[in-house]
Amino acid sequence: MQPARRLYRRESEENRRSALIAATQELVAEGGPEAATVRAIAERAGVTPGLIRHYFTSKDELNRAAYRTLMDGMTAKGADAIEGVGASPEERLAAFIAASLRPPVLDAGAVVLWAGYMHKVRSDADLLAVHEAGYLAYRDTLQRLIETLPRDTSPGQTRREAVACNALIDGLWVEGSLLPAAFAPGEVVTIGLGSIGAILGIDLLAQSAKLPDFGRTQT
Amino acid sequence: MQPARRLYRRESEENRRSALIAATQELVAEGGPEAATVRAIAERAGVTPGLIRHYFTSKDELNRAAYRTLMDGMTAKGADAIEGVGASPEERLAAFIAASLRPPVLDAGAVVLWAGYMHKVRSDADLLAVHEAGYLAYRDTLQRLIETLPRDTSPGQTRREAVACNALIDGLWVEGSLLPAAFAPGEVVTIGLGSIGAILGIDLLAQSAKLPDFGRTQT
DNA sequence: TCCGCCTTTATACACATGTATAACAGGTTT
DNA sequence: AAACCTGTTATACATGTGTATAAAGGCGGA
Repeated sequence: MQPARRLYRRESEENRRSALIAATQELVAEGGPEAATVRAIAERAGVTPGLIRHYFTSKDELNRAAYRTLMDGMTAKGADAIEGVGASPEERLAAFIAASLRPPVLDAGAVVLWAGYMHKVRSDADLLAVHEAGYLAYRDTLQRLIETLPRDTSPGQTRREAVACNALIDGLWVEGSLLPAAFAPGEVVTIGLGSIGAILGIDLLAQSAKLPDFGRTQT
Repeated sequence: MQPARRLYRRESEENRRSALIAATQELVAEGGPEAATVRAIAERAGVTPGLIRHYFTSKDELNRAAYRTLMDGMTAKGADAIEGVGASPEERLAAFIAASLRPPVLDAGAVVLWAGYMHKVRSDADLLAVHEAGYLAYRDTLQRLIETLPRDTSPGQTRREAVACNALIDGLWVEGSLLPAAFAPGEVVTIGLGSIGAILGIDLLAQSAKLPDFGRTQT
């Protein structure tokens, strides 16, 4: 008697694509790009390897989709955080920054996933475009928040400030995620708000005290 | 007639190890970790694949050595930059920062190399230790430079400032390397000095004008 | 109820990868 | 000059990889 052929259910194209993308992201986050083999992805997604090439013309295309999904999700989570917060520009900016420096955005898996794809940016022009679009989207959101602050600014100032703040958040995000033991709980958020406030010449730490969930992960 | 056995010269252990490490770094920088196969590394280093396992017990160990060499080199280049600079603490700090945000440190290959290894940090405890040591070494150098500034500081202040400045430099280093076209020549250095000066409450841009080679890559 | 489409599985293939082991030869010692 | 050590090459092997192609079965329409 032969081993029975595997039973299956037909799923919508969207379900299958997102399941494959999620499986890819999980595997890259856990073990790096080398762990995300066609067979491992298929197993994680509960399908057989062949199906991947039914929905994606190649494994590279699946990787691009996974990276794009990651980048979009990061800025979306930050944008979500300013919803429902008081109308004060300072408060909204503080909420945006804090959200980027706290779980689930501050997460070792996310950093590793991001880093895992970064090297492909050089060899894959499409992926570079994805990266650039994601980076600029995040920075633009930041710059728009900065422009709403009640300050006098010189030409090009907010652009430079947005670049600096973005870089600061990125750096804190990486090290805070990778070396959580090197920081006290909530310290990454405090440092981020304090130093960005210094760059912009406002007191963000005072503003953040008003945020509803700010005390959650604090010491 | 058989193809003749390949001629070779015996080399010192140090030469061979460093050649293999350099070849590994180059390949990872060019095509990511997946491009750094045993055979490719050997070819680049001008030896045959078997020799790798004569000097390194496994390919993973070679990768660890390559990552350690990278991290050490980065802080060393920054430290070199403050040699021979005027004794003013502000000048020395500005020189250190500028060196980290200019080639050869600001380099897409270096970022990709760094990112390529970062994902291994989660699965390889030894590599995590290498990462942490490298990160703290750089940050400590920064903190020591900050402490020499003539200011009144509160307890823990310089630590938080060092974390923030380190993160800012990291973030600028990544984006400046990966998207050089998104910035004007020298803009990354200017933004770095300006915003770090704001964090520390000093004017680093004025100081940097005194640096001998500052105008080199400026607009 | 039965037919047919198309999602999904199964199998095969060519090639790359890391590792192990044995044979060879450069260079030093005697 | 001859013996020896060991750095170095060469070969083999088991396994894993992405991809191609054919077969099968779920599920909707007639």
